Amino acid sequence: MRVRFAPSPTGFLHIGNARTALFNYLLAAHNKGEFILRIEDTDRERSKPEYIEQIFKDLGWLGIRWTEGPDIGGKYGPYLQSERTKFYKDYVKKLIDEGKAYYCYCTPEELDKDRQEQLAQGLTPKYSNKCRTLSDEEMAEKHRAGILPSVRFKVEGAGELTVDDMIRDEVTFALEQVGDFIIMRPDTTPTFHFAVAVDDGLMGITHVVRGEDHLTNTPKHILIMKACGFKVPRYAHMPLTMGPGGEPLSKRLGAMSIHEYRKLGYRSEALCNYMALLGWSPGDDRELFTLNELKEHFSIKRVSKSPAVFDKAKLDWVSGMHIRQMDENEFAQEILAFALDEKIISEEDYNTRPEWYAHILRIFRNNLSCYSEIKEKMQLFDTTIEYEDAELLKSEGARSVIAACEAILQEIDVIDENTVDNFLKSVKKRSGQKGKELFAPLRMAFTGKMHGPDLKEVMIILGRRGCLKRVQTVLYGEAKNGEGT
RNA sequence: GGCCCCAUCGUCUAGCCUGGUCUAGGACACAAGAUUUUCAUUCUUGCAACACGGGUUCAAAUCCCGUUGGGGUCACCA
Repeated sequence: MRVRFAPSPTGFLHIGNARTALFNYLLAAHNKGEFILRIEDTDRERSKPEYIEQIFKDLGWLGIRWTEGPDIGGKYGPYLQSERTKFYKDYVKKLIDEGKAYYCYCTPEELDKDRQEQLAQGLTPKYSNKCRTLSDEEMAEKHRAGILPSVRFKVEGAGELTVDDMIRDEVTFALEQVGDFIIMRPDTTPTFHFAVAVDDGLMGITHVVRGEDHLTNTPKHILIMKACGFKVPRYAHMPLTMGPGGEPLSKRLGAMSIHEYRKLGYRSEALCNYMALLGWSPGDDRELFTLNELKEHFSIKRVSKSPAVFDKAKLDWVSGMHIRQMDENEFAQEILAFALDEKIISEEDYNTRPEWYAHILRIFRNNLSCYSEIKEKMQLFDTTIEYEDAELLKSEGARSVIAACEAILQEIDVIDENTVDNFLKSVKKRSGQKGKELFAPLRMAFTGKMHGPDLKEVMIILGRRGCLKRVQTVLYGEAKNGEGT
């Protein structure tokens, strides 16, 4: 089995693209086949080298590995379409020689005019095939007039063509509705349809997995492949990914680039897991998978036919689960690396007290869906904090808790993992408050928020002085001299 | 508009091929409760769907036809 992912480098990889890559990869990996990366850069205007680089990086980050590609070569190279012009020219020549293709001298303006007229009459736009029958004389004349020809593929026969799709079974198209189409531009670059067909043929691709948007193009590809004498691969057209309203993906969510998700601190495995769930299910109730588990369980037969709506809430849940289920040390390492990389914690600050920072990072593990969320959460340890609900601090019960807290903090030497419990007990006893009545004011005074990480951990990290400072800020509007940090 | 694809809770989906076991299962989200002396996690419960209309059949979410709705595609873009 030989499978390929063939992006065009005209932009960054987003969820839609990446999901196609992933499904191809999973299909290959599950069947111990080859996964080939080919770059379709025939659109010289829009293709950019930096996008190619980014595709390598993003795919690599996701854990998708190719065995042949532009960067590592392979037996069927080159893997950049822009470097394969010789093949295209050879096959175009062959087709022309065999009478399966012909030169077309129609100009884009002419074509466009025809199309508009057909549209106006309510007809399906289709090329008139008028250059099919040009005599040598006529061609020579056009040539003299300086018109460079494109090359059209001759679509013959009025029959039907059936695509055997692995996801949709048999899909039949009437041949008469596809007009002769261009396979090579006047500048001798191939069009997408031609390049795809020739490359898939030449590279020995056995299974083509791509978006449903290509389903109606497939007859063209099959026609070309047959004309060139290639073995036609099996096809699988995956359902497209839609935006929240069912509209095509917009840049806001799903079309956000893979790179952006990486910057936000999503784990690649979580992203793959979620993308796989968009249109595929294992058949049982399982939803959480590592990449290896996906490879093991994946089946193209279990890909659904209908479009899937991208749901960020579910992505966040999957991602959060991956974070919670990973090894503790691995988590500590990853999140620290992220915080440092993204400068959420500066190198200097970190070096002054690495353990303190490690401790902070650790306590957020249970309420993270991606690492970048720590940036906001860490504000809780800034020198000054804002109170989400200052009113809460004003009730009589809350005042007594805070007052008791200050008094006790003055009496004790230290707050650490051994002493927090006793401290809390004392506050409880002296203030007469318990449960929520006790913790809510404390939480508000120490963190300024209603929700957050475990309060004991927060107090330990703040330390006795930090706690005292925050309590006094609530009590007197500011910390007493000499007691702040 | 022609052609093609699709149609189960708000969302992702299981079930459909091989009708009965489906008063339609799971998950996210949402709501309530339990655990947590707080928060989060976790657990339990609840809410919520077979688009519509015709057939076929003893029996249809499952098969057939139509309608409606959504998507795709009709380029010298991929």
